[in-house]
Amino acid sequence: MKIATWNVNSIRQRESHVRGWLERVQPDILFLQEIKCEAAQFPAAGFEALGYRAEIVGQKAYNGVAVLARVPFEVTHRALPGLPEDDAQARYIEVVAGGLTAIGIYLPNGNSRGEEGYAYKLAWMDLLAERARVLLEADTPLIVTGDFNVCPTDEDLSPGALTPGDALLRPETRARFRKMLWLGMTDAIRALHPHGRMFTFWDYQAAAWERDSGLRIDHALLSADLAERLVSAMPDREERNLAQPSDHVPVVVELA
DNA sequence: ATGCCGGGTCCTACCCGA
Repeated sequence: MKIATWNVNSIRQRESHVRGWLERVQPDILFLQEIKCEAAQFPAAGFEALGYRAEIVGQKAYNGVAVLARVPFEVTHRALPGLPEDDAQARYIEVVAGGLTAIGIYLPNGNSRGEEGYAYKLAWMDLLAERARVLLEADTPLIVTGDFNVCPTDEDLSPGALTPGDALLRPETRARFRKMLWLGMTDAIRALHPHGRMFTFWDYQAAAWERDSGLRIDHALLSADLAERLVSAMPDREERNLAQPSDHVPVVVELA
C-alpha cells in the first residue's frame, strides 16, 4: 500500500502536475495540502478520470486539504478534534481505508501574527498529539502525514535556510513533534534514512532549489504496527525539476 | 533577515508562505 502527501501550493495551479504524478507513481492514497480553494473549485473530475475519488476540506484563498484515493475510504473527521467550533481554518482530514486510519494535516506555520500566531501552532500540535494518543490507546493502525511545518532536528534544514527563532525549529515546536514520537510513533523517513538530506521543501526565492537549500517539513508518522510493515519512505525530488513546480515535493510511504 | 518567488484576492496593491 502506497500512501503519499503533497503540499501543492494551489490545486488549480497544479492540477496537471498532480495528474501526471498519480499516473507515474500510482499511490493508493494521496493527501493534499494548501489547495487554496473551496470544495466547489476543486478539479475533482480530472482525478476521478484516473480512478481517484476526492474528498475536500476547502477554504477560500488559504489552507485547504483534500484526499485522493483509488481504494475505498470513508471520511471520519473534517476538523481536528478539540478545536473550537468557530475555527474556520481548513487543515485536517481523517479517513479510514484499507484497515487503517490515515490523518492528513496542514499544520499552522506559526511565523505570522506574532506570538498569538505561534501560540495557535502550539495549541494545534497539543490537540494533534492528543488525537493520536486516543487512537493509539485503542490500538488503531495509524498514519499521520502531511505538512507539519516542523524541522525536527538541525539535520532537517540547510544552514541558513531559516533564521534562529523561526517557528519551524523553536524548541517548543520540536518538543511537541517529539511528543508524538514518545507516544510510540515512528518518523517513516528517518527510520529508513537516519541521517543526511531528506528535504521536502525549497523556497522559490534565492535559487534555493539550485543550491539545495531546503527543509524537511513534510512527514509521515506511523503507529508501531504500521512501522513493522514499512518498506520505503522518500521525498520525490523529481517533481521539483518540472516547470512551475510546487515549493514542496511529494513524500511517499510504502507499507507491505 | 526579510519579502529576492509565486500563490491568493474586494483587480491591483497588498497579504501570506517557511
